[in-house]
Amino acid sequence: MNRSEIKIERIITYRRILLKLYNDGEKNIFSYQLANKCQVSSAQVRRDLMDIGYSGSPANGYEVQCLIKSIAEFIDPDKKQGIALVGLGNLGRAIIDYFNGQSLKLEIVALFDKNPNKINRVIAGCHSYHINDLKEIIIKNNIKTAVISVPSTDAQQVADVLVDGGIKGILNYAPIILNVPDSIYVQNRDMITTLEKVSYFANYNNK
Amino acid sequence: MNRSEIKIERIITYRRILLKLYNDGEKNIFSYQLANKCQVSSAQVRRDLMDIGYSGSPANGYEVQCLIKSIAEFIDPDKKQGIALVGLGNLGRAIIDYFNGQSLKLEIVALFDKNPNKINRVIAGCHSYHINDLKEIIIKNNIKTAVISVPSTDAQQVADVLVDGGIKGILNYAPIILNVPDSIYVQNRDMITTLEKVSYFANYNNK
DNA sequence: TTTATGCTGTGAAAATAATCACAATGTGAA
DNA sequence: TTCACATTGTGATTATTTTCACAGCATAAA
Repeated sequence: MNRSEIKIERIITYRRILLKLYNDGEKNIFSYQLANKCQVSSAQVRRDLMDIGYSGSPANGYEVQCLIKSIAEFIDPDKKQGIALVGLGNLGRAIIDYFNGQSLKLEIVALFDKNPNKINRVIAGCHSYHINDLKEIIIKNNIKTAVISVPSTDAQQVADVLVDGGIKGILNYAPIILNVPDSIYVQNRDMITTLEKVSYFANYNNK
Repeated sequence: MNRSEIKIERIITYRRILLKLYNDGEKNIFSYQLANKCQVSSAQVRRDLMDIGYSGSPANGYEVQCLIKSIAEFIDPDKKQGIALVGLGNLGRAIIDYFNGQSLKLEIVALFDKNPNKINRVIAGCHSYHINDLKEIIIKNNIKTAVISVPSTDAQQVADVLVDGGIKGILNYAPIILNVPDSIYVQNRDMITTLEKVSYFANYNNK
């Protein structure tokens, strides 16, 4: 079974769309309909769903509720998992607001900053700590995933502590490439690179 | 010449690293060194640089300054280009702060929101307008790239206006798939999907 | 000079990802 | 029942991306 990044990301997207359909009361959906909503080909949808081991019927397509369940079995962790977020600037606050409450099994549960004015507070139901307590708290809470939303000058140092505390996955918004062991999964989401890329294609696609 | 998204993104990343090296006074770099810093293979670096038409020397590798210039010729627009940002919540402010001043040819120059308290202000040197003026202003300023950082309920409507105003590239942070013409380049950067993916690989890579 | 060294540039091969295309299926109309 | 139809599941194919591997080259040391 193939679990490439790109496929996993598509499957997660299918679920988001399916949850919306489910809330709208949709019971069934065909591959080409889901494909349209996700902007991929219908063959791609069928192939991806085949890979997660879910089967539809030629007459009725896929059952929305069952499919959501199959995707959850394929993607979700067994238990609820806490996520740590480091850096309580505008970006950090935005991420908490966007994310919490949106995922069934995942929740940002611990916040960190180095600014004394930002610690020992509760933001969107989450407690904030000084970054010196990072290692202790992520170990105590068995946190395996973290978000870095600190300035790039501090990002490597934060990553080092996260790795030391046993983190296995990092979502990095700082515009640097983190130096971490190969066993750690890092997703970079540097806004500068992204916006330069969008601008490039905005221009290039029109010669 | 191949201009796939993934290659363009790598090339933009090379430049970021090279600019840092240049500021540190580095004159030359070998493919394997740049590869290390970007976490790709050295063959990949050589192939990418071949594709943009830059040549190094076997003895001295690549000249940092020249390479930066070659990448700029390959990637950058001829003239400076303004970018519009729609949605002045925490995320929008974070993007302005992260981005402006970091790119030579690109700058966020116009901000939009629907909240009257947020319009007619200057944030990090940028003026903010009511979203009703969006079309007029992006046409007047020949803006081709936009960032959507509004709640998902408003995102499609914003996209429609952007498209109507002649935008060619959209960086979308709202967790929905925008419905826009094929000719518009859209980059989705939904934080929910991203964090679910990071969590998945954090767990999966460790069985 | 000559030689040894360690790169680059790149054709060829391998690996990965997406699409094609169609047999099999199940439904509803006749 | 039977038939026409639209869709699934998937082997085969095609396209794309990455890596391999090495000839050719520039330099420095002998």
